Amino acid sequence: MARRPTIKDIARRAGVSESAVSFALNGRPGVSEETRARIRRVAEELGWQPNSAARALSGERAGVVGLVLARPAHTLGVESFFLQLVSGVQEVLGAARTALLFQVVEDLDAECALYRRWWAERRVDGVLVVDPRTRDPRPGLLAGLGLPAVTVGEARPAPALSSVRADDARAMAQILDHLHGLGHRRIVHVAGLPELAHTARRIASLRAEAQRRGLRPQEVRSVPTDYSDTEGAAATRRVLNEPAPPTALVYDNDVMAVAGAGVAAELGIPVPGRLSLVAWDDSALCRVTHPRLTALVRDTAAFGRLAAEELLAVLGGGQPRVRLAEQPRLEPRESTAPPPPAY
Amino acid sequence: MARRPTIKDIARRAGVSESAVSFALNGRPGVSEETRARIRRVAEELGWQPNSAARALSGERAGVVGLVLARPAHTLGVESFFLQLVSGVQEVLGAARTALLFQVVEDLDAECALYRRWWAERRVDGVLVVDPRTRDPRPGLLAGLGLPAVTVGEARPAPALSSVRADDARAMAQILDHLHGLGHRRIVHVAGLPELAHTARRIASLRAEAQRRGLRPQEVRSVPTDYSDTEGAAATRRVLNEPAPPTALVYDNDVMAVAGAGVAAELGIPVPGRLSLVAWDDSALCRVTHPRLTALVRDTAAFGRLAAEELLAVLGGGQPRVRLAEQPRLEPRESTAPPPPAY
DNA sequence: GCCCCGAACTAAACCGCATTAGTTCCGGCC
DNA sequence: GGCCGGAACTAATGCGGTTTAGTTCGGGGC
Repeated sequence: MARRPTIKDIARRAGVSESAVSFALNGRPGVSEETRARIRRVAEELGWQPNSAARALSGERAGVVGLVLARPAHTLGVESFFLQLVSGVQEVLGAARTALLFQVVEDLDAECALYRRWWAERRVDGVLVVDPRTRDPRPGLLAGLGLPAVTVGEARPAPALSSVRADDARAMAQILDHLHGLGHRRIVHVAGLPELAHTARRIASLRAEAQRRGLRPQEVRSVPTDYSDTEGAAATRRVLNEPAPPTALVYDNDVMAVAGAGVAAELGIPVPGRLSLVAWDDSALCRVTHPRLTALVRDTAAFGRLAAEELLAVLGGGQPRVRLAEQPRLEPRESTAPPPPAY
Repeated sequence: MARRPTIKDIARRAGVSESAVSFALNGRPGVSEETRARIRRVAEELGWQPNSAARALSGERAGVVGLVLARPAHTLGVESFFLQLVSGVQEVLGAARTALLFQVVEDLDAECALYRRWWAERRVDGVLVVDPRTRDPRPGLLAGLGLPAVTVGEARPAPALSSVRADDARAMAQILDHLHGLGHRRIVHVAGLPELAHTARRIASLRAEAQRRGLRPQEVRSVPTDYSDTEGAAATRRVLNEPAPPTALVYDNDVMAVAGAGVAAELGIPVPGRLSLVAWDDSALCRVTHPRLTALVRDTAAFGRLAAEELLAVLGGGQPRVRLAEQPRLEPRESTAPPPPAY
């Protein structure tokens, strides 16, 4: 096991003091250019990297940001959203030599406890808060602790926090444009968890858009689920068995959309002949069903990059602000068509 | 922003020296039981948590382990395997107050570079190595650095490393038992990346099992893919268009299996009437298709727990060893049936 | 020729904890 | 009564950096 070189090794080898090494490698004044170059060369030779603990201890940043995912274990994994987001986050963090502490916990209480612990342990410089809720204890907690944070998907964060989010209202309007334009008048939105802020925004937007078009609440409405394939399928079955079933369904994620397509197949309802389907979020799933699903395509990795950039900006002392993600695009595929004339 | 309490604060408040506090809170001798209790109480009141950087700096563990996922960004996310694994890993790590540094990188070179950096920065105490390959530079590198590691999915790791893995050979035998028992004689295994060690094991096992049953290589064989829905679909289309197409297909992951089911539907080939499908790894996906897919069910979270336990054991000074995951179970659903009599 | 100043560098303190080397005090023993 | 030993505690050191407070030295100004 090789020994890790320290600045002491560099200092000895370059014939200078340890402080000179520190100055040289951090680009501060106090050493001549020749010395700086020499020290740099030696550090390079030795393959030196600053000990992250020592750095963190002497007041610098820890070089770590945290991301907690509070979800029951069994709902994990099928959705493409998270790994995409995380991969975008890391593109930006990696370039800034910042690591990502990632943790999956069972619920919101555990998440809050974890923030407290991370703060007390000085383990992270800041956190990305995902799945913001309508009444969310986290922004207040983080603001109180003074732990820098960026909420991902929140419209009105606590004043002290930055936020990045998508324009869900406009996206929903886009979907309604598409379906209404095709002639659909009875539309059900199979929504995700209603406590989540973005779900609430989508539901509100659906209602507003419907009203704007003179459609009544019994014709166009949202039904809540927990995002799982099971509840997505159950909700689909329920609304399709109503006396005047919808002619179009909008799903809040790809997994439920695929599950819904399965239910339609099982009930013998042709898609898009008698039923149109739209998925919010695209992924391989939407392209492997038959017919392929019309989907709202978002660049989730770009969203992650935006979030990471914003967090780094906050860590660098920037002012908190709200940034909007690039507008998603509706990709029409074979699962949407005009409703049957009979209706 | 509240100030984080340190042992100095505790010492002052409890009227003892800092060392007494350290002794008391770490359960070592040198303080009386009353004093220990008092110090514990004060620490509790103040909400003290050890500063992770200071701990790491004074020779203790950093309390962090790393996990690097080397995959091009676009192949991320649809598979359920990883988040499940990670959630299992964290159940165990969380209990041991150990954090997980998680990073997504583009390729193996970047992964190796990251291990070097983490090692030099003393950022992690150990790492979990996933996606082991047939000729893998990582175990050698890690052994050379002296960075404790557990490979997840490797049969014969470098002698210095621990490993947890599944018994792919027996699982494959199980699948062949099922299909052969139903009467299938022409079977294609749509495999994942051939460089991955577990893919190689599955391919070898398929060949061995076929031979044992007197089936020829042109009847029972593996075709490689990159795990994506695209290649899974392409491979399916290719083999189904052959003069003597297989009557059963075994897919190395759930995403490809669902994509394959889509291709069969598109080609008008009834499942399971003329074609049986098996997915390696179960997930919501396998239950939303029609028919639902027969799948090899593994407890991936348990696999993650096993890996984390083993890594903690290694960090605690345990001997390197190889541990087998619980045997997976084949869950027959509607996608497998006897082949058509004509064949 | 002396003084002052800034550039270039070194010494030392500090971050928060673990740990080793003392120190104090008390009781038991001869 | 003096000595020894152990329990209970304190002081001091180190981990590997950053940073502040010196120190040295050479050159320019008067």
